Amino acid sequence: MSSPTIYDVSRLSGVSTATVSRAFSEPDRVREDTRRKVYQAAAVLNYQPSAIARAMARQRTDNLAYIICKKGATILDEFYAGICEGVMRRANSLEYHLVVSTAEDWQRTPQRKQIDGAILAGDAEPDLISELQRQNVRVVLVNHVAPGFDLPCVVADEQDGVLQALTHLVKQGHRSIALLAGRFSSYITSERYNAFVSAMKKLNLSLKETNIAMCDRDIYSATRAAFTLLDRPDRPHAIFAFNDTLAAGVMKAAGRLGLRIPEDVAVVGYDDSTACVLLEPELTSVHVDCRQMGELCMERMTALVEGKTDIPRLTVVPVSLKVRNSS
Amino acid sequence: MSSPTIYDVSRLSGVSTATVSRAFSEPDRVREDTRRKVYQAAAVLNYQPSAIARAMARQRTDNLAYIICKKGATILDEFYAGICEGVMRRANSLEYHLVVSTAEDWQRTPQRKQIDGAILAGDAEPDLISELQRQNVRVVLVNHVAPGFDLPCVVADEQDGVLQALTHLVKQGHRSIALLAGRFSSYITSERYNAFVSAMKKLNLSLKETNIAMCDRDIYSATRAAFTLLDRPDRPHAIFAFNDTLAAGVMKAAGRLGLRIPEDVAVVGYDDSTACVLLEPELTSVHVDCRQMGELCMERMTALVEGKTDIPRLTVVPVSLKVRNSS
DNA sequence: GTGAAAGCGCTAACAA
DNA sequence: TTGTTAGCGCTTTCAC
Repeated sequence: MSSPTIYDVSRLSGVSTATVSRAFSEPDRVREDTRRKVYQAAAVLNYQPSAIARAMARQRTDNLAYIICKKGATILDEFYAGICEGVMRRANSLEYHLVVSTAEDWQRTPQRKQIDGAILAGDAEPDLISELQRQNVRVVLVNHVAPGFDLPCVVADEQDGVLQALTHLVKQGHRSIALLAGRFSSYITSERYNAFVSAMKKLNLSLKETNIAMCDRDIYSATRAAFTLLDRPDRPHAIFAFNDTLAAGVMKAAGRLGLRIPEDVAVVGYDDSTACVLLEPELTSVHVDCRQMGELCMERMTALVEGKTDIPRLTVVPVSLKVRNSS
Repeated sequence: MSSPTIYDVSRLSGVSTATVSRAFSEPDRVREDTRRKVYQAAAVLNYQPSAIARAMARQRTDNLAYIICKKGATILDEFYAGICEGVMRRANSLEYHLVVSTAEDWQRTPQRKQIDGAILAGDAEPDLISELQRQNVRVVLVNHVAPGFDLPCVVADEQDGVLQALTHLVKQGHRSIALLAGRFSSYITSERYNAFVSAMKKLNLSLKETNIAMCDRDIYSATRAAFTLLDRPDRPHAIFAFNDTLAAGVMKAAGRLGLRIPEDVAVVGYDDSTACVLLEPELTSVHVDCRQMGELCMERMTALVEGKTDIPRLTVVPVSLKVRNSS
């Protein structure tokens, strides 16, 4: 009841196993009629080459891993799922299989994995990276950069995203702009925060201490924080939130204070998640093409696998502001 | 520059390859001190067993696939991502690797895949199923049942979910309840629709033709459809939507018509997605524990792999209504 | 263009 | 408890 092998096909078609092998992996190297004989025999036997045996012989698995390096809550949140989708589509069209895992789970098993490369999403720990490198696995980082490692990294243009958001708010006549920052991965948090500070400077806006609030990543925490931002006479005219969930929290707080959006306070979010258009008013947000980020990861990965040497170390994906009714 | 093999460890530690193999896969079967010798040699050489060679010898890959059978738009939407997460966590803790793919991509490559089993999420086509079965791959279905196949299926209790939603609305005093149905997978669409009809009957509510609306899965289509439901003198007092996105559409339509929620019209959604608490008012929704569904899939899968025979054919996961401010 | 044969790195009888 | 050895199913030189 086990599957037919290359030997069965070889026997039935009357050619050697080498030829059968070639017929499947390098069709051009066998004569037309021989190839047909082989395919026919294969069809009769319902033969399909075994990927494991192939991997064994070629010392190459055609498997890649997408490892989510992110603690807490939902593993596959919308953003990482988007990147994953980009990676997966591109990987599949290049005949790779994609193994998905979390950093924790990945490190629990010491066994050498059947993969040629790994794409690490988020806060990749140095240990994981060097471990993978020791195993000869190519590594690409996304939404993170690892100082001290010479690896291809794919990130979104945080600087420009924040700048676009603030520029837009200024154009709408706002000068008193507040920040609602959340605790995300270290890279994103610091990157986005710095981007905010420098964008404010660039736009000649003064940044009041009281116009900066911190919160956790859930909406309740965001609502509370936004409340303290908005419940005062000198409240800001606009709030830039670190992501859309936090922005929704701002909208809630505003609603409870009887403030209209965008008339009394404008709100801008980040990520352009699916929630943006569900909210009322619909949320202005910085759109990040996470699918493209995933695809670019695969571009870098294939370059690595093919042994190319002039691979960009840092790839910055452009972002764009999606203006809606909240600003 | 290639990795050390079991032979290297065998030589350095002075024991046979068989013992090295045992030391790693059945530690109990080698004497304490022998084992230590082996581990030490392995550490020196930085040896890790090759998963491919192992798979080759054992005729078993320890890889499973999660295949998303769903056309269009986002592949990894929140619901399927949730199931995926459950599957992944459980799979990883059982030392399996999880390959994620879509049905289309999967079928594009004829090569026999390196997997022991596949979990098909959504509308699995009969072709795919029989193809996998021919390859000796165990199959489990989730959020779908395939008539004509004798396979373990894991689904949510659609009947009860809808019944709970309607019972709740009736308790709130509503008797004129409308349905906003979307076009989802064939299984979900028909299941949820039938559940609605039978729940209405059970609750002795009359189902007016004009109180049923159909729409696509995007919010704009939902808003339009909800508008026709609500923009008439005999408008329903409550609307049950097929999922949360559609429910958000209802909320938008109500807002434009100046109707208050829940005073003028109550709204209930389905899935209890993250959007529910972002909306204002927060959305009452039927909570489906998709992570648990994923974990149950893995339960069935391991039973299959272990050759158990008394595996439940259908597993129905209980659901619960999360009551919030929209009803 | 095709074939013979030596691996690829591990596991699992079977023997000791 | 440990060792010997024959595979697992394919690829890939190297001949012809």
